[in-house]
Amino acid sequence: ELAESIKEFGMVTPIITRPKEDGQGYEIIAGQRRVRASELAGIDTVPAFVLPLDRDRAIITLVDSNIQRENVLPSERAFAYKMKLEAMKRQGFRTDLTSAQLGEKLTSVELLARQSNNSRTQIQRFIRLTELIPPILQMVDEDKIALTPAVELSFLKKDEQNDLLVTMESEDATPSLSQAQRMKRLSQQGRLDMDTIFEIMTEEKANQKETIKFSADRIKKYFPKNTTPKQMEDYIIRLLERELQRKRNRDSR
DNA sequence: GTGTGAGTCATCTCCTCGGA
DNA sequence: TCCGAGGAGATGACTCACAC
Repeated sequence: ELAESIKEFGMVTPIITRPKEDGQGYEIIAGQRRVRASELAGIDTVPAFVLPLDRDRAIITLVDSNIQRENVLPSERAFAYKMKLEAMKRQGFRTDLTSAQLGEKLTSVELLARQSNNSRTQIQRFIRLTELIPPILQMVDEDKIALTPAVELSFLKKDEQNDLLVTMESEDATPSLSQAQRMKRLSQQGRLDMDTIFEIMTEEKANQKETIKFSADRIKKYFPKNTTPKQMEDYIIRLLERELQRKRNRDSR
């Protein structure tokens, strides 16, 4: 599609390059897909800006270019934010100058947040994803695990994540936020092992618990007026326990 | 003491399910 | 079909620890 569009209208936005460090040709910083599409369209020259960017500036430009795409996977976003933040820190980014018009001083994360239309916290959450082992990160990309539980899982040690992966595969289940939070706490206390993971992952989730309901009309004749549903439930349980005890006594004779 | 990054917690929103 | 309840997940504010 891109190739067809370039064939018809030409390259609208110039690509961005920088001279290679060995002096042999140019390195594309932004526009790899457009260059590839031009090749497919049979175009052998494309408009380009050649900018004297150092390595960190090149990383920042590259990330900015990639993150503009639609449908960026969470893992791509995570590593992009991480790379860009590290490059900004290495550069000693002049946040005071960049934000001068706003009359405030921003940290690198805050500046990155402004530039990416995400909050500082969101940026940090995405970066946490880079601590996940690849198969679990892939599950985040595939929407099998939501971002928030995934962030909690990123605090597990690598071997704990591997144990969790085995359990997820064998039980065909993924952790909910509360399960992920519990595993994180246990991990921090050094109490998370394969058995605990299995126990947590195989427990019934609150919305999966079976409940028994019947109409109050059906049983209210057995109770005094003004008895609340809770009192009815408690009374029924007491009766059942008493009956069970009687049965045990009979059986033991 | 200050700046920065990381983690925690409370609140809000969205979604699903069951009942009317 | 609508509405309310409950749960899961997302989000922002706040707090704390650490480096300088």
